[in-house]
Amino acid sequence: MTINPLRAPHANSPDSADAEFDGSSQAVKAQQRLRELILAGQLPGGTRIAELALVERLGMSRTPIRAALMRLGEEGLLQTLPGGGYAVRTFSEREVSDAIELRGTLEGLAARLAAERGVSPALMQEARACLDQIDALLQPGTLDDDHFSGYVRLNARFHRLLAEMADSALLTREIERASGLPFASPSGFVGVQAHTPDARDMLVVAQHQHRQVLQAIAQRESGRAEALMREHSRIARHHLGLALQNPQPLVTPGVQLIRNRS
Amino acid sequence: MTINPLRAPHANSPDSADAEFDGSSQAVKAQQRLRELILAGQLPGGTRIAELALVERLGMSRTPIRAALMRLGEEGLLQTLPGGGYAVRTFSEREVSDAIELRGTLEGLAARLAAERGVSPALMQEARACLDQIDALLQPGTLDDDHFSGYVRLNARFHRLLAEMADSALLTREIERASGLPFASPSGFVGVQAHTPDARDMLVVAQHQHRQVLQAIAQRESGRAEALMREHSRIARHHLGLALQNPQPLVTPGVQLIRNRS
DNA sequence: AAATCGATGTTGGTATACATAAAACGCTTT
DNA sequence: AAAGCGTTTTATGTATACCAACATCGATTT
Repeated sequence: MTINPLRAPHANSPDSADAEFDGSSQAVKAQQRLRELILAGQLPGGTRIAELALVERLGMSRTPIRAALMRLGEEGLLQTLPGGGYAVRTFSEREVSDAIELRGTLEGLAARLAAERGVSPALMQEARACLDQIDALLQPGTLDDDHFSGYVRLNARFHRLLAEMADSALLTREIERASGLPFASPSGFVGVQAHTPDARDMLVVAQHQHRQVLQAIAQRESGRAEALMREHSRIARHHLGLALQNPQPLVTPGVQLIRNRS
Repeated sequence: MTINPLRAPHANSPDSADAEFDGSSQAVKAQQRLRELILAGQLPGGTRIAELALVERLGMSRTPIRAALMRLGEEGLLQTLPGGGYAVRTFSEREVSDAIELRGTLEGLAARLAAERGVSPALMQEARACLDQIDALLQPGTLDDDHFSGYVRLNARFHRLLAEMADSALLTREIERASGLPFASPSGFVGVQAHTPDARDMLVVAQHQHRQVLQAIAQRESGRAEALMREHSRIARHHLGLALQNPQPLVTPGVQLIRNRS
């Protein structure tokens, strides 16, 4: 019955200004913060990641950092070095293109399965409501940055709902995985042309495809639903091309990880 | 259950060479052995995995075991429990079916990309040679167990070559991932009807599809190549149905993880 | 019998130590 | 100066001990 001595519940890290409070475990925190560091452009592509450096930087012990590194390795943001350890990964243009194609294929599969199996009215209604909100955003004709970030949020939400429609936890996980690389995600490059005259038009096109997919699923047209989702993903590839042509600022997190073809 | 410690408390010297060939780190060894334990039917589905039990059973410390558990969790063989820890996962029939469908879709994508991008003559030749070997196996008309295991090996090899043809490390990795669940793998259920009169016929059908896919890729018929690979995966689903109808012995590793619908 | 309370065990995390392999460094040689 | 070569240093992988939070289970109490 050793009553624990006066050990404070949390005695370490009195210095670091962790303004962020998160209810998750240390490993998850490390994973999130590390991902942010990478995508924000700290830790440029190719740099080796030393555990001990992160111990200082993140203010936690090696154990959760190790777990985070392992997860980020499987996630694809880090590559394991032959001699052990990890380095920030870089991506060729084709790898990014392939990642988008992969996501499109998986989302196409989800749409097809949803059409074949049918979707609960509640879920379908939720998706329609989501699209209505996007319509509202696109309405005014003018798009400020708030509208764009709103679109990004709603777009991600719609894609998530679509993945759920297949009612397959396996497929949902895999789609999330494929969308993990930031530039492969459905909203990865929408900010690319935020300030061009065509900015709104592309979103209108995408939204049209959203509507059509939902209609195809509702009418149980599985082949059409699949084809539409695949085609839909090519918008991201179009944006990728634009982003790589114009040497513009980092409107998209993680673009600096794409190495120039040379 | 009683666990007997077979080993001296600590024999970490690498010289002893425990008859097991271990080219890798402790964590990888733990992962492999744990996977074998699960697929072999020790550790039935649903049982919670205690780290300390594995410490005794595998003869290593908690650190590599935790890494192995994490990896197997991402691999899908273990599920994380809400309160922490892991349990051996079980799969519904539909989950297995979805996993096969997913693999077929990914392999279809690989075949399509291979057809669109073209394949190096060397790789194509290697694949043809692989199919020739399968043909030779199927020749005699009689199939003993040796022939079957040979088929499994060659079949896995062909599917691996096919994944490589897309020349996309990302896609190759994802296909391997999807084939990780043993019953989702290309050769998962071929042993199901090893001792039925139709045993050989199904392999002949599969082999025909192999040939056609290779031809489609060589002729740059991407749509056909994709459709063929998708259809090819349905053989596995057919076998799954057979395996679940007949209450036969465990010809396939991991079948006991599929829970009866009820 | 139901609810409360405490004993027990497990996990996630911290800290520390150490062995090995790789990398960096300095020194020597050609 | 370039190329070796050996040594030092560093970092990872692993082992081990410990702690706190949490869940489970059983016993006690009401």
